[in-house]
Amino acid sequence: MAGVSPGTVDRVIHQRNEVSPATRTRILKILKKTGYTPNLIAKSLASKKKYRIAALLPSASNDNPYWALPLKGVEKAIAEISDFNGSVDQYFFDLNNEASFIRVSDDLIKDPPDGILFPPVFPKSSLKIIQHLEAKQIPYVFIDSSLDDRNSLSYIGQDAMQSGFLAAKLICYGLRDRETILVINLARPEGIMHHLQKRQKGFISYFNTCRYDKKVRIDSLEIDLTQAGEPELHLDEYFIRNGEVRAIFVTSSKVHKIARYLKAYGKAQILLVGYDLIEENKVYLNDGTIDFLISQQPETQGYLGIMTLFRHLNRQNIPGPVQYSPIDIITAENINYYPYP
Amino acid sequence: MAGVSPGTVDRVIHQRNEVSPATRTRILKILKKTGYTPNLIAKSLASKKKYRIAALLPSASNDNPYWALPLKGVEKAIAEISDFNGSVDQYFFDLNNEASFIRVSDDLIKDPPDGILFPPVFPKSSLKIIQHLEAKQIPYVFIDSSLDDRNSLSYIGQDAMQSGFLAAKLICYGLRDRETILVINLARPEGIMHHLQKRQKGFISYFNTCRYDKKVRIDSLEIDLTQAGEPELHLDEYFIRNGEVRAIFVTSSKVHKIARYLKAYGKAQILLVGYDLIEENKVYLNDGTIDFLISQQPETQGYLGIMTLFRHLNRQNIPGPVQYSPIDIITAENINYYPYP
DNA sequence: TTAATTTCCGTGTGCGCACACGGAGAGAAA
DNA sequence: TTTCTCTCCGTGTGCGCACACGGAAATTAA
Repeated sequence: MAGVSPGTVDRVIHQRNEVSPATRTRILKILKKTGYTPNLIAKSLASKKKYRIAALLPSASNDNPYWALPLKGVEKAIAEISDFNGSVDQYFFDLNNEASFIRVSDDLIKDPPDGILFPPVFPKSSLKIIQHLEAKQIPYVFIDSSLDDRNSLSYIGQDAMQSGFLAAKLICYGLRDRETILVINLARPEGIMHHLQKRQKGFISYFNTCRYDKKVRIDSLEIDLTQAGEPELHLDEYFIRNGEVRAIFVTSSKVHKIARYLKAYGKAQILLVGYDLIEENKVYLNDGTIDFLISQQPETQGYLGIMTLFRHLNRQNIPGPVQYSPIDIITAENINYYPYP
Repeated sequence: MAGVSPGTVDRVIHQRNEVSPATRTRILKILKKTGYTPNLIAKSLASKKKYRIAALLPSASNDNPYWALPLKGVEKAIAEISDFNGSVDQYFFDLNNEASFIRVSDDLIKDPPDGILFPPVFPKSSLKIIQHLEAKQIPYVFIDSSLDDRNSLSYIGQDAMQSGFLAAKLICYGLRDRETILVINLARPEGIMHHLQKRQKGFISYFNTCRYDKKVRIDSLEIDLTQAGEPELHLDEYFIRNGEVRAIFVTSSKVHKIARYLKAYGKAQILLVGYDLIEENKVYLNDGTIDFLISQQPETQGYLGIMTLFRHLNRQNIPGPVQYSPIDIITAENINYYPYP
């Protein structure tokens, strides 16, 4: 159509600058008009480029089963890109042990991949890797939480503030006038708390908007679950000192620890809202102890993380620097239809 | 390795019986020993087998913009399978005109595709096509609604009963004692109402479960929007005759028609729950007139419908005869994160 | 003016497979 | 013996793309 050979068109497509501006624009115009899209099949057949992506994730322990979910999505992506000369190396670290993160990430840097997906749960150590990566021009994608002012290819995760905001809406919707809400932070002593703090901040901010039309009291509690006897100690003390509580908001997936307490002590009628669709929480959602779970499609996050990197390496368009996951509202009535598909 | 040409090996692999038993077994043995697996990429590049799928959908009119959403998913699937020798012919009919469905489906049968995706909104006429399809062994997938006792390859859509059940939970959760709920059915005079009836049935059934602990009154209203002056006529009459209403449940995506009325007549404080994330509804969700929308990822439905057929044609595993979509709960606080991705 | 570059472009090959065509050899029919 | 048919097999081409090579024309250097 442009009166040139396939080779020239190829040069335009791959931006190898050996084409005169005139023919280049002519070809580009035709490409646009005809809506040309490369045949990925033939592309990967002909190409001998093999892209290696690294996934650096917390291992899913009994202590924190959540991370099994993003891993599922990563594995789905692996199955999909392996036909297209793509591969994924998996690295795991201990979420309660920054040293393990450093060790594993050092390993990773020794054999640099073409791209890397990881949650910057340890900001300091993460910044160190990022320096290496940026020096070597290796693209990286954040999952779960983000680091501001960093040139990540993309961040894939939830809008933490807004999820807290939504939690407040759900609780207030079922509230009467002059009742008490308790916010519980199940913090680890060290590590990134930024994410959970954002959730709490979003929660509190709801009560400063016009959507809120009732009078409430909001208490808050910080409980370190690594201490013996927790969360019973703190909760017992709180309930003794204070009056009736109508609703509890837990800022993390460990809400099942609170649910267990409430059920054991006959306080299951208290509204309970927490995070994430892990097995422990499902049980308490189904028996009514937990009323709402906020979920964020972790499988899709893992999947999209790998796919975003792979598409970028293959010079395909990627969605943008921020890919917010949905803030799914899960109840006993719709839990059977998640995750999907 | 077997001392024969690639062509002969090819004949063995494809079981074209033009090979002597001796060399055949020799080749088979080598194939097994070396663990040969065909390169799927090269396979589909070289293959000239083209699978043609038909998508028979209601056209998205001003009257019913919902069907633009599944269409988006279909188009995404088209982009994906077009690299693998797959194509999709799109056929559209008028949701308010069974004759148009018959006309278009007759057209379709004249040039039979290798598989077909359609919503059986007109049961009688659908059965007729199905007879043709089954006679010709053409697989078909139901989307949106289903027909019982039919050998569809798969049904992709929501559990309608359960979605109504969930709507009841959401409404009751915000309800006080001794209040009134109004259920509105915006039925077309003819056509399939089965789906909407299931939603209503699920809604009602909630009040027979132990989860319901308040006393309510439930009224219901059938309004035919094709009649002049509706829904004002019926609603005016209802509100004059009856006392305070606390919540309204609309069983379809036309909930925005009710929202418009409520807002215009100063009744926006009434809890309003309806279906589907169409533009008209988004407006009223954002301004607070609608409190909850129940959504069903229609884009994903369209996408999965095509992909299910395509995978089946390519002898890949498909999920099963029923693929329930999630029952998404959408509020003003999380609407910005749907659809995803 | 001639030689040396540089710019721009056409051609050819191969990725792993599917499939058409045709040919050698063996056996059957004339 | 000659001709025909049938079995079994090799060869060639193309799918859509990436990429190397080299060549003609335009430009610069000598």
